[in-house]
Amino acid sequence: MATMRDVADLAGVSIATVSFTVNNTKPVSPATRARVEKAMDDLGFRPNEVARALASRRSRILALLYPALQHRFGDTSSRFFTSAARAANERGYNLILSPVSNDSAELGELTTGGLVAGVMLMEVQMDDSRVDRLLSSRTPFLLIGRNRDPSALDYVDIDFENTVKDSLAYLRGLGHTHIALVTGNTGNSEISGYGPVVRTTAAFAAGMAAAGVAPVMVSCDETPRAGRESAAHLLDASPQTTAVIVMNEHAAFGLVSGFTHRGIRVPEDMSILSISSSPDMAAMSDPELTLMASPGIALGRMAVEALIDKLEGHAGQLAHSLIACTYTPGQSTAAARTG
Amino acid sequence: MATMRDVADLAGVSIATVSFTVNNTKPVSPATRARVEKAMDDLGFRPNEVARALASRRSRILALLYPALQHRFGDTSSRFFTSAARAANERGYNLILSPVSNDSAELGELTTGGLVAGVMLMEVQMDDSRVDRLLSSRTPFLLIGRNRDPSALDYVDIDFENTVKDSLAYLRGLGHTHIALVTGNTGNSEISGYGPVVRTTAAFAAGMAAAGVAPVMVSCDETPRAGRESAAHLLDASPQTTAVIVMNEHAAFGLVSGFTHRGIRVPEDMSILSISSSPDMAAMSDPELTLMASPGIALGRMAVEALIDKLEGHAGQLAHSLIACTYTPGQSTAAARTG
DNA sequence: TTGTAGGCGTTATCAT
DNA sequence: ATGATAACGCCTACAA
Repeated sequence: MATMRDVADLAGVSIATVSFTVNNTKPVSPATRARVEKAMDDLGFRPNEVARALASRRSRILALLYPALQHRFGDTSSRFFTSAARAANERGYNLILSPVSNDSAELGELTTGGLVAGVMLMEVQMDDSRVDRLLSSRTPFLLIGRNRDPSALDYVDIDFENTVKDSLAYLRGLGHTHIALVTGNTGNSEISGYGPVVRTTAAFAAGMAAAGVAPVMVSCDETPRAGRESAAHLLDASPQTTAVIVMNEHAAFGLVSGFTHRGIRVPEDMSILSISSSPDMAAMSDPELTLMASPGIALGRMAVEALIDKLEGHAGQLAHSLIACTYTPGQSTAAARTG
Repeated sequence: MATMRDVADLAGVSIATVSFTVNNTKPVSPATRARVEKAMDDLGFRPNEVARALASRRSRILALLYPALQHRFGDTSSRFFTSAARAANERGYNLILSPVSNDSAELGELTTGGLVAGVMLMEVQMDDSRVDRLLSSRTPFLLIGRNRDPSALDYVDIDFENTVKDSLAYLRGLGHTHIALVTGNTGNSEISGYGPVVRTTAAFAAGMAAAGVAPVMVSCDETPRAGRESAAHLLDASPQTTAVIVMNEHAAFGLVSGFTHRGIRVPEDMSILSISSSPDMAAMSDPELTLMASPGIALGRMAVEALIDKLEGHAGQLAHSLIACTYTPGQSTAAARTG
């Protein structure tokens, strides 16, 4: 309830001086600074964020834009959310959660209202009209993910290329040669435009080609049932397979049970490596899934740090951050059977 | 970029008239209203939310307060988040995500900044100091959950009492008599103060007493491993048990595998009913868990609706909303074996 | 180093 | 039904 006016009066200085000491925006003598600060906590003064935003034409609010139709989020996303919110708070910012439909209509209301200082866009598609809208809205923004050509944009993303490379190296180290890849459909059929799948399949194909083995790739819905069907399909179509990399949290469970029901033991007969999933998820499987854990927490923090740096000017250059998934031991991989 | 000033000039009216037509706050003749509205979309005018909030002393921002230490959220929570955000948007509000530590220090910064119009508090404890802080901060708020005596407060919560009642009725309908309850620890040991567990165990004990059967209750960590151990414990300590109600998503998986590893088939020999969990989670088990699904989406919407109603005056009375979990078929329950 | 004063873009009160 | 015009609480040249 106390305003700068009150603080100024109590400290016997001008309202401007209070502003200067609060924001360190101009030098203030130690003596008056002390008086002002005393007055402030005598009154329990807190600067009014709204007035501050109006006067400075810059709010301290960040918006996290996610697809409106999406009603559930995996561990990775929810970790990203909370990590981003926390990082924002630490820098004195607030994070608002904004569902936006893909037609990107609501984008205008957000970026024009003057409420939001900067925006983070989740689930970026390879060709994403929302990016164009943001560009022309002049609102500072950052991508969580990459569109087809993000070279001139700020982004943070999972390093799918290196994650696949690491995964292949790990499995080959166990003696596996015939490795399959199972990915997810992207709900909206636009599978050809979903970055994570595009980049992962490309990296996988390249990695297999380098070893002179034909790449076996399957995609299925994000359900355990679909995973079970994929297991059956793999056994029939590519019986020489001894290991599978799966980027599809929910289907991973189905793979395990699908193989098991067919008499294929995991991991003795078949190794399964779940990539871009979370420890909690992996722990729920029996046997526990060996995992390349997606860096949700790190990404959340990096995203807001980079965006705030940009907003405040100490940006330097574009943010182009890629973080690979990290190996996390489990019970679903083992050495390939010899012979 | 266009302001009310610009709109007023273009329409040839005063700035006040523009405000009146935008907010329907005073009668405006159809003629001028038309001119103003044309001017508005000729200019692509959007009222500045920040200025609006400052002048009216009321922002359109809601804060969702959740425990800062919590880094992962289950399906239920994330559904609650997104549902709340969407409902807020539909009413023209924004939702900010605010991690607050239990010592409730950051609460002041939020409620005093003038940025937030109202607050929703998650994970309410039976005795929760944050509630007292909110009370004395004079910020309108609503509880997600209930403290020990919420009669004078606004809240929405899961109806644990009826959920347990429905669960017992369902299992008894299948012929089960010796039913056990497995709950979770609340991480922070304060189990005696965690509302959901307190209310569920109380309802369970009462329901069993009514049937003249001694209640068997176990609590364990929220991990599959702990669930496996609980299964073993139950078999040893209460061998007559034929069904278990589990309110512990992660442990539920362990229960299934724990029983299975001991040669007890699910559901033929042992029925398992997971309560206050989500369909996605239940579907990941093999066999799929029979479920009492927690109403995350409904709660999220009701919470913000009630809070906004309160903020805008059309509140009527205190919000005291309880929603029971809804039965969702699965493969983990079956008729009790006779003999 | 500190003070003065004119906004920032609305809302809301009084007039007309 | 419409128009002036103070607030709202703070920021920021510009002065002193």
